[in-house]
This record gives sequence, C-alpha cells and structure tokens, in this order.
Amino acid sequence: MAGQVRTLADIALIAGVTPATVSRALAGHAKISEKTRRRVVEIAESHGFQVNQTARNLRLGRTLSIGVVVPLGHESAQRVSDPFYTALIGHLMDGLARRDHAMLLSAVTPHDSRWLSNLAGSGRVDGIIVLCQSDQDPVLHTMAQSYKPMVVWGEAGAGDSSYCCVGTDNRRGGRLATQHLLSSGRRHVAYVGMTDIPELAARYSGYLDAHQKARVAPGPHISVPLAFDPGSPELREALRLHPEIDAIVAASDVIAMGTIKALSQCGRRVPEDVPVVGYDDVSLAAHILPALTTIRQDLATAADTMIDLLFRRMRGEETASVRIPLELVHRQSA
Amino acid sequence: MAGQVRTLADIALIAGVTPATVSRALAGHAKISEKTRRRVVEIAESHGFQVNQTARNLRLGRTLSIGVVVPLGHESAQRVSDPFYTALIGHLMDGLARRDHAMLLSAVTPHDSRWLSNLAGSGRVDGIIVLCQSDQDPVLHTMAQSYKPMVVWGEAGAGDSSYCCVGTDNRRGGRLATQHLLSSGRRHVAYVGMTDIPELAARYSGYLDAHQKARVAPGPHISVPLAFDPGSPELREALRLHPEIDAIVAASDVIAMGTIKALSQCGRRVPEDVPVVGYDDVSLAAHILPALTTIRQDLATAADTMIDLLFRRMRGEETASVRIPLELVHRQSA
DNA sequence: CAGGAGAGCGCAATCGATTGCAGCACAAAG
DNA sequence: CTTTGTGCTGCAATCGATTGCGCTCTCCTG
Repeated sequence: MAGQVRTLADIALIAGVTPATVSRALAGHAKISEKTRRRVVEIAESHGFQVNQTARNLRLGRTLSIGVVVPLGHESAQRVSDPFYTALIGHLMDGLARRDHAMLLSAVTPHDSRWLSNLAGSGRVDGIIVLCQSDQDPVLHTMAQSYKPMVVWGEAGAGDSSYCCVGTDNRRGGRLATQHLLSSGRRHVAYVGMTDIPELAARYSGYLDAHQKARVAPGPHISVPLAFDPGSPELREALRLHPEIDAIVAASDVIAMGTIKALSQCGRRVPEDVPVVGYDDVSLAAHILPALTTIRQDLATAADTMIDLLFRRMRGEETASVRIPLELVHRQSA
Repeated sequence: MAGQVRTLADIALIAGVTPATVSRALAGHAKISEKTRRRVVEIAESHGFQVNQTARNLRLGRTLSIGVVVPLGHESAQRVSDPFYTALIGHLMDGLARRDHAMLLSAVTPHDSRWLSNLAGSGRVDGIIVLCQSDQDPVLHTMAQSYKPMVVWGEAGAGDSSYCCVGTDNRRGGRLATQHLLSSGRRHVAYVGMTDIPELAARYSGYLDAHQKARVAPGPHISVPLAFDPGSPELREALRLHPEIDAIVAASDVIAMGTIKALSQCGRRVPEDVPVVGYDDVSLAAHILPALTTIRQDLATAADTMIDLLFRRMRGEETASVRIPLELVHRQSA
C-alpha cells in the first residue's frame, strides 16, 4: 500500500487538491476547512506518508539537527568511549530529543584548522557543541568570531574564552581532591595524568594550590594519557620509582582505576597504603573495588546547560560561559 | 570577508559566470576550462565558501548520513552509556567517517511501533543501524519488508531474521563461559542477568547447554537489569540467599563488576570463593581488580561488518545475517 | 571562404515542501 | 437579482545545488 506515495504531490493527487493544501492541512496552520483537513490527514496516514525533511529543511532554512564534535587533537586523546564523554553524550541526546532536534555525532582528529568550519559551513547543522577543547583553543577562538551558535565543553577561562564555554571549576576540583588527601596527613601526594588540555591543566593547578596552602611540597607528576594503554608497564614502573608516594590524585576515574590496579601489582593496598582520588564520578566509580572517592561533575545539569545556552545563541542571544557545580564524593578509595 | 557569500550564485556573480558553471567547476566534473575552474575555485576558497549540503542532498536524493538508533524498550534497558554500546558506537563513527558519512545518533524509548518507520521515512538518513533488538523484533521484522537499507545488531536467528542481523553467537558465548567454570569443578554456577532480549536469552541458553552437557543441574538465575541500580541491595540479598553459589556467569561486564562488588560485601572473595566470568570485554575489564575473565566480542570487526553490509544493502544488494567471532579471555576473576 | 567539429558555458527544469498573494465560490445583505 | 464579504484553495515563487540539452565561438580542414 505504502508504495509510491512519497511526496506532498502524491497525496494531493489522491485527495484531489494541490500540494499547497496538503502542506497546510498536515501542518494544521492556515485556514483549511475541517473537512478537507481531515480527509488529507487520513489519506496521508493510510499511506504512511511522511514529509521529506531534507526538502522541508531547505525551504525553512534550518536542519533541526545539532552537531556534536569531539576533537581528538591532544596527546592524551581520550577515546570517545571514555565513560565520562559517553555519559555526557547520552544526556545531550536526551536533551536534544526533548527539543526535537537530532544529534549529528562525530569525532575528529584535527589535521588542519578547518575541521570546525567545515561542519559549521556545511549547512548540515543549526548549531555545534564541541566536547573538549583539546589543543584547539585557537581554532575555537577564531570560529567564535564568525559563528555564533556554538558551545564548548571545557575549562571556562582558558584562552580568553571568546567562545561560550561550559565546564566545572577544575582548579577547585583539583584542590578539593588534594586537600582531602593532605588533610588526612599524607605528605607525598602524586598527580597521575597529563596537563595537555586546559581542563587537566586546571586540575593540576588546583593540586599545586592545595600544596601551597598546606605548605607541603608537591609530589611527583606521573604523566599518563587519559586513554592509557592497558598493558603498558609505564605507570607501574613510575610507581616503583617513587616508593615515597603515599597518596594519589588521578586526572580521571579511568586513570584512577588503572592506578589502583597498578598499585596492587606493586603490592600496595588502596586505600590503606595509598589512597586514591579520581575525577568525574563515572557510573562505574561506585561499583568497583574499592569504590572510588572522586570529584563528581553533574552531567545532567551540564548537558542541559549546554543545550539551553546553545539554543539561546541560535536565537541570536549572547551568552556568557557557565560553571557547573562540583563536589567531592567520599567513598572507599580515599 | 567571508561575509555574504553563501550560495553558488554569490560565487557565480563574483566570477562573472552562472551557478551552473560554479557547480561544475567545484565538482571538477564536466568540461570546464582549466582557467575558469581555477578562478572559481580560488574565489570560493578565498571566501571560505562551502556548498550547502541540504540543497545538495535534496537534489541528489541522498543525505550522506546514517541513522544509528538504540531502542530502549526492554526492561533491562541498558543506558546508551553502557561501555559496550559506546565502544561499538565509537567504531561505527570511525567507519562511517571513512566513508564520508555522518552519523545521526538517537536513543528511543518505543511508545508505539512507529519509532523506526519515522526515522526511515523522514528522509533524514540513507540507511539505519539498529543497536540492540530490545523487545522490538516484530517492528524490525515489519520494517524489513519495506525498508531495505537497515542492519541490526543483535542475536541473529531471533525471530525468523527477516532482517539483516549482525552479532556474535551468544549461545556459544554463554556455553564457553559456563564450561570454563564447570570444568574447574564448580557445581553451583549462577547466572546473573536478565533474558528479556534475544542476545541475553541466547547466552542463558548456552549456560543451560553447558550444564546439560556436563550433567550438572543449573544454578540459580538472579535477575539483574543491564543498567542495574548502583545502590540497590537486591543483588546482594540474592547472593546471601544462595550461599551454595560457587561461581557466576554474568550477562555483561558491567554486571560482572557489580557482582564482584556485591560478593565482596557479602564477604566472599573473587576468584577464590566465587569465580566470575563477564561478557563483552569492555575496555575497563582488563583494568579492574581482579581483572575480568570474560567473553570477548570483536567490536571493530563488528562495526566494519555492519557498515559494509549496510552499504551493500543501500546499493540494492540482498545480504544475509553475519556472525562475528568470539572468544574467552582468561584473566584473574575466573 | 564556407562548412564542420568540438570545447566551454548558459538556460531552465528539477529535487520536495512552504507561503504570500490572488481568485473563486458561496452566503448573506440590500 | 446584484453586490459585498468572508472563507478556502490554487498559483507560482522560493530555498540552493545539480545536470541534460543546446547555443556560441573558436579553430581546423577542404
């Protein structure tokens, strides 16, 4: 039945009216007699007709879809499968669905500075959400000059934040995590993770802040990419190299989990010998052994905020960057 | 500079030619003099011009994007953030990007049977990949009659598989996991997880198969949704209720991790008292304590296969369902 | 110098839906 | 019976890019 009925014109033919009338009838917009409207709608439904969105979008000058991009330029490039990002993406999906927008998802390894303008200029999306600044601050900055409907997840205040940025106060987060350990008497707190993206750099700053405030010398900085290699012995060896370490601030929960495992392989117990604090509070964090003490970022709020800001920007408003609340969640690992 | 140049016509005006010529020049297709071509391209680039994809797609009758849908109809509805799915989505993203297609991602909670035909008929995508059959086998079946470019991840052989289905041999996977435990002498192997989607039902069948082959009575079946609640005490209580359990087959890695934690809360050690086998081999599986023994599904292959099949179907070919290899990965937990 | 070939480009239709403006029909009023 | 008014629909342009067909101009050949 639902064979060859693909366009408004097809329906129009069957109903004995013009495409214009069908369009109006289906939209319920203009003054179409109730009788005609009902008949058209009925025909449309019985044939399983659906309006072609591409044509509709062309005419209306919009796409009803939002581009979500994850640049993977930085050295510590987390895969998109990092639980933190996937949870955030999940929430974004929900929020966009509620506003009847689709999500065009892509991860890009920036080879040149065009990855962003390509998407913006393609006419495929009405707005863009960039997840992670990566090392692309200049590109984001430049883009923001000419392209308004864009919101970035990351460390607000990185660069001169000419773009609208949503994120937590990572410096405070790093400080909280570190203070938690220092205040329990630990004196050789190591930082495990990199600092090659603004968010992580800020966490590390907070780590240093806490040490300074407590008048304790910072511990070693062990560099581990967010997407660290399962089998790599680097972390283990670094830990062996620093037997004085008596606590650890990890740059993310995934790193924390890896660290806990590496510690156990070195014969050190968590939290007795070495307490570990993670970052993100990913969904698994509460379920592993030991349950992770970590810095929780409220992703539902984060996603809603980004979407709200984006839609306001799409309407032409100017919006400032926003900080999302954050808290230390006390569990077993520290 | 890049101000008001948005259409082919704008470029044409500047170059003193017609839009037709600009189109051909940029496409490099037809017979355009090298001189004209070079000039047009130069003008286009200097103005940062990009072809409007919506218009292009309308004209060409395609969208260059693929819909990836995750139905969440089943009771055990895993969130999209289940690491298994996110990893699969990540690989799909890579594969689609290689073929210059975008990914339109959405999760739907099916309220009626139209969630799929809505997407298919919207004209927003050229093809659809459905991740998980959920409880929507009938919908998939019906859809496959009229809509060809669709591939489903799940248990091939569920229903009558009128649709093209890619997945592992879940029954065999369940059998392997169970045999591993039985062959080490365990006699009260419990299954933790649900059976409300075809994949899981097959894993459970495999679990039963192994018992039958070993002439051992199956252990208890503890029902836990894939997205089980962090704080819920159900699992813990079920374990207390069955002190005879001396091994566990979990329906997924995430469940396995939760189970390991619950076991420890009951004072039982893994793997000494109760070995646990997971399913999926998610990226974290190797990194937790104890490292998870699990059934590995090769997701890179899976994603490539699905994409390959989908594109063949988009070209009009018929394709049969495909089974992806699977293996038991032996680590510490069992 | 005329005729023919062929390269290069323009014209206009097309993809499918939306919408301002105009026109028709029917009803009520004079 | 004619006029005015109002309510429905249709006409045709539009969104921006693509492409078959055909025209023009150049250059070569006889």
